[in-house]
Order: sequence, then C-alpha cells, then structure tokens
Amino acid sequence: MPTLADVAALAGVSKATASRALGRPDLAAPETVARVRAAAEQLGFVPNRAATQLARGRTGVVAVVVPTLDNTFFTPIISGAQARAADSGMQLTIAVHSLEHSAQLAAVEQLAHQVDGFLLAAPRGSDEIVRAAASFKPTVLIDREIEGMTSAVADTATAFGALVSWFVAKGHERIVYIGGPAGSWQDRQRQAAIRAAAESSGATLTMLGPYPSTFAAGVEAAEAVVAARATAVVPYATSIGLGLMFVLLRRGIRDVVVSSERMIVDSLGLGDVPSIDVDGEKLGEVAMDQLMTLLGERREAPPTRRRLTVPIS
Amino acid sequence: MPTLADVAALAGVSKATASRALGRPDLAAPETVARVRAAAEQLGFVPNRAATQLARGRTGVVAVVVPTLDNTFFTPIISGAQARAADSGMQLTIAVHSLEHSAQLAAVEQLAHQVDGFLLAAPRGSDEIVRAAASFKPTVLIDREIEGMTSAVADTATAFGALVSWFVAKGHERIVYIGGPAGSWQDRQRQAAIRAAAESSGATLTMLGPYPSTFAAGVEAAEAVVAARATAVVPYATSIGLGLMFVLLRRGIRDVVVSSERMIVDSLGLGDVPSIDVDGEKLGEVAMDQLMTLLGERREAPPTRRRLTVPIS
DNA sequence: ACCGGTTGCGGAACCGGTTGCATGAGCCTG
DNA sequence: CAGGCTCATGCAACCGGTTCCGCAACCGGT
Repeated sequence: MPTLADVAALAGVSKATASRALGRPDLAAPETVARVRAAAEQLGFVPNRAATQLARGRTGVVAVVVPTLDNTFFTPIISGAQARAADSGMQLTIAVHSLEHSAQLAAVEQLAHQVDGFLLAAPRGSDEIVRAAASFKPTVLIDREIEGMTSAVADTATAFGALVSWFVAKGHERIVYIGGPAGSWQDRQRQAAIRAAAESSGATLTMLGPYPSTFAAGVEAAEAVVAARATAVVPYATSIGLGLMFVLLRRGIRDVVVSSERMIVDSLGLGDVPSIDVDGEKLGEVAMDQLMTLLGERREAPPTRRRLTVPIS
Repeated sequence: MPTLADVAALAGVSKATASRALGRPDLAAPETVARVRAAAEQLGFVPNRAATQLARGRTGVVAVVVPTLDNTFFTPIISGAQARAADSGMQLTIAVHSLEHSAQLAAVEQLAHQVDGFLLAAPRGSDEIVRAAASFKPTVLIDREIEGMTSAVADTATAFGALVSWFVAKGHERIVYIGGPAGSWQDRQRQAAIRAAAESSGATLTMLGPYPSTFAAGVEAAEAVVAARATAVVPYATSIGLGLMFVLLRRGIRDVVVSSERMIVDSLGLGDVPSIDVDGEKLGEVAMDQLMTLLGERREAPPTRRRLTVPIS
C-alpha cells in the first residue's frame, strides 16, 4: 500500500506539502497540487483512515441508533443516511437497541468514544433520557422533537389529520385510529392532529392502542376494530394495517376502508383508499446533512428543526 | 480523555508495560497487571481506536454487504453479525448495493481498504464475480456456497423439499413453487430439492418465477397460481406469500394452502399449514464467527462451510 | 535599492497506542 | 558460587497522516 511519503517522493515534495496539496489545495501552489495529485493517482494512493483519524482527533464514523431493523420504516432512513455519510467520506455504523429504553442509552454510551456523532431514530423514553443520550456527542434526532435539540421529522401528524378529514368528507361516521408504540412522540402528534380533525365533524373517533408496529399487532387489533363497527381505519404503521386487513378479509368483511401506503394500495388495487408515504430515505439524508453541519461548526450552531411534509394521495 | 500514558503514570510503570498489562496480561507480572487495571479503571481509560488500528495495521471494522434492507430476511442477519462483532470489539458497517450486481463489486472495492473483512450476504452474479469481490479481504459468504470459499448458509433447500413431501403426503395434487430472484443460489438449491421431492409422487409441480422478494411480486404471481389451479403453494419468501394470500382472500379463494413463517401462521390462525423459519440472527452470528476465525489465523485456514438446519413445523 | 508583507514549502513534533530489543534481577542447576 | 535462563520491564522506534513554525523567495511600494 502506497503511503503519503511515497506520493511525496514521487512528486518531489515533502510529506507536509503532499498532505496540503491533497487536503487543502488552497494552501499549495496550483502547479504543485497538480503534480501531487498525479502522483497519488499513479500510485493509487488511498489515505489511511486510522492515521487521519489519529492525527485529526476525529473518528470519521457516525452512528445511527434504531429501535429495530425489523420495521421497514427505519431501513430507508438508514439507507439515506448511509448514502449521505459516504458522500462526506464518513462511515456509518448501526446500533440496534431492540426496543428497550435502557439499552438505547447504553448503546449510545458504549459507542460514544468511537464515533463523532449520533443519529437517534425514534428515541423512546422521557425527554431527559434522550437529552442524556445526546449529551455525549453532537446528535440529531429523527422523528422526535425536543426543545433545544436538532431534529428531522416527517410531519405525519398533518398527513394523518388530513386523512381523517378526507374520511369525514367522504361521509365516514365511525373512524378508528390504531395507535403506535407507547411513548412514541409521533403517536402523540398524530393523536392530537386526528382529534382536531375529527372534532368539529359529526364522526365518532375511536382511539386504540398502544400497539407495537407489527403485523401481529394488526391482527390483534382487529377484534376492537370490529367491535367499534368502524367504517374507516387509520393504522399507525403499514404492518399493523396489513395484519388488520388480513383478518378482515378472512372474516369476509369488505366494507371497511384501511389506509395504507401507495405501494400496497396500488398493488392490491384497493381503489379509492388514500395512502400516506413517508420518504424515509429523504429523512435519513436530511438528518445526516444536519449532523454534518453540526460537526462542521466550530461554535455550537443554534439547533435546527427540519420537518418534511408527507404527501397524502 | 485519559491516555495510556496517564494510566502508566498513575500505575507507576512505562507505557509499554501498561500496554502489555492491558492487552497481553500473560506478558506482565500479575501484581503489575492488577495495578495497571486499577489505574485504568480509576481513570475511566478507553483505548483510542484509531491509535490501536494504526499501530496494529488493522481497522477493527468489518463490513456486511447486503442487497437491500427492505427484505426482512437480511435484517436479523445483520443484527446477529452486529452482536458478535461487538463481542469481539469490532465495529460493523453496512453496505447496501440495491440489488445491482455491479454495485455489489463496486461497494466491496470501495470499502476494501477500510475494513478487515467482509460478510457477503446472498451475493448475486456468477461465481467469478463473487470470487473477485472476495479477493480483496477475508470474506465469508452468507446464503451461497462456492467451491473453495468459506460460507454459512441456511439449509432451506432440505426444508423446502420436506415441505413439498408434506403436501404430497397430505394428498395435494397440484403444487406451485413461486421462485425467487434470478441468479439466487438459494433458489436453485430449492428448485432442485423440490423437484426431487415431487418427482416420485403423482403430484403436478409448477415452477413460477423468477420474482423479487416483495409483496408486490406475490400479488403479481397470483394470476399464475390461480391458472395452475394450485392446491398448495410454496413461495420463495414470506413477503411473496403475503401478497399472494392477500389476493386469494380478496378473490374469495380459501382452499389454497400457502406455506409461510410460524409467526404469520400463528397470528392469523391459519391452522394446519406448515411453516419454515430461518434463524437469521443465528446465521449472522455463525458467519461472523467464521470471519473472526479467518482474521485470527495467521496461515490461511481451509475454508469452512457451515449449514444451519432449518426447522419445518 | 530597501523594506514590510505575502506565499510556498520543508522540518519536525505530534496524535496514542504496539512491539522488537536490550537490560537487569532473580532463580535453577552443576 | 558461577554460568545460563527465564521473566518483567523500559527505551525507543514505529504506524501514516496533520499541522505548527520558521525560512526563503518573491511581491509591490516608496
């Protein structure tokens, strides 16, 4: 493996100059930069990460902490974050805390000295716990907002509110919301938005939950949905909706409308059912961009909150 | 942040001794080891990864390369690998190549100098391409076997064969296999096993595919399943099965048995339907163990092939 | 022609561990 | 009791970049 010294020798300059030519071209003569670059190219020089990290005091790694990988909501976020991290020459590690609140904090603490920053996806627990987890390194929250912290969230609450309004406008009278995991910030937001949307109308709103975001939970919720004699159902997650739809179909119930993702609606030809699609990849990209900004600033920049609008179609 | 020098000073020894006391206790006096450990403990010493890597010439990172994160087959594998890697003090990075063959090789090449080894999950393409991808660093294949390479696979072929035999024994006469992605090694294995199982019986076997492992693919395949007048269906992936079952239910077809995972069968109360469950986590763990062995050996150890038996219930 | 100010570059220290080699103390054996 | 060994330890040289600092060449201005 060629080292910087090899490149420098080939270009006829010192290590110091070679380093500058590659890393801070503005500090070297254009002609020198060109020569060094050519030498690096010719040798197939790839800087040694560990050496760079050691010299700079940075690890070049960021971690994304997710509750689970089994939920298809998180995987696109990871992909998006991964792509953006790679663009900046950073590596991404993934920490899964298996839905346990305490494991979340432990995971962060354990990784804290091995990474430059964190992306915390859908953190559970109290604000204080999340603040504690974020106290180690620059951190961006995903799908949760806390006063004074940088965050990127999909504004699903607005979309869910619009969804309920749509159902109301279509004349639905008994609408059911199948709530998500206990302690979910998104769930609280959505509940509020849904209540507001249904309030002034004559429709009856039934709030179920909390449920985990799983197929099995949807199956389990079916009982209550039937009991509520629902005409329209808004599930917290696609997987919940799928489980529910399955049971309804098996029971021969075909006149309950269940909202879902565009992909499900289209492939099943469900017809006039509105769908909500969160662009998880975008969410991951945005969050990573914010983290990069955080890492770039010398002084602490004011926390930024990004909200992605979620289309309903 | 305390450094090794601080620990050494507090313990009253040199950096060298401190390093040995912590890393190779057998090379230092027991009493010294105790003192150094106490000092490290007291200071909350955490070795700087970059420095260790630089000195040892290893990165301490391994990469797992997966086609996609949207398939719930891969995520448990990642979790398992992650856990084992952490046990060995290694970090895991994830590379997603979005189902594109060429991107797979590119991803590996790009990461090659930043990691110590690779886990290639369900690699597509020819043996030569996979060999090329494995030529950079020690590599363990997951869910694919190639002559002369170390691999960990779930023996689903046997399970699928048993499944077909079970259907035959139950008197099913028209059995359909919905094939997986083109170029999938597992798919080839399963096809062979299924053909063998059906061969001597009077049952008609219809092979469909290739299909990607998605819900939509299951929906799409429904047409052909119905056309084949199947009484039992064996889908390549759970997601395919779900999509298929959905369509069948919507069409009011209730007498076709579709095999699935235990979880699905149980939560839906499908009754007497056999299920196949791959322990992805275990698979990831086993593969990571193999990789660790590979990285530990000075001389090249002979390649090992691990096959996990897959329960059918 | 002289001078303060830029600009480009090289020397060398440094980041924080690991490890080969040399040293000296202590022990066993003859 | 001397010679040879083992064992614990320290010194110092790395690993491969980054960056502070100082030097020299060169700039335009008076």
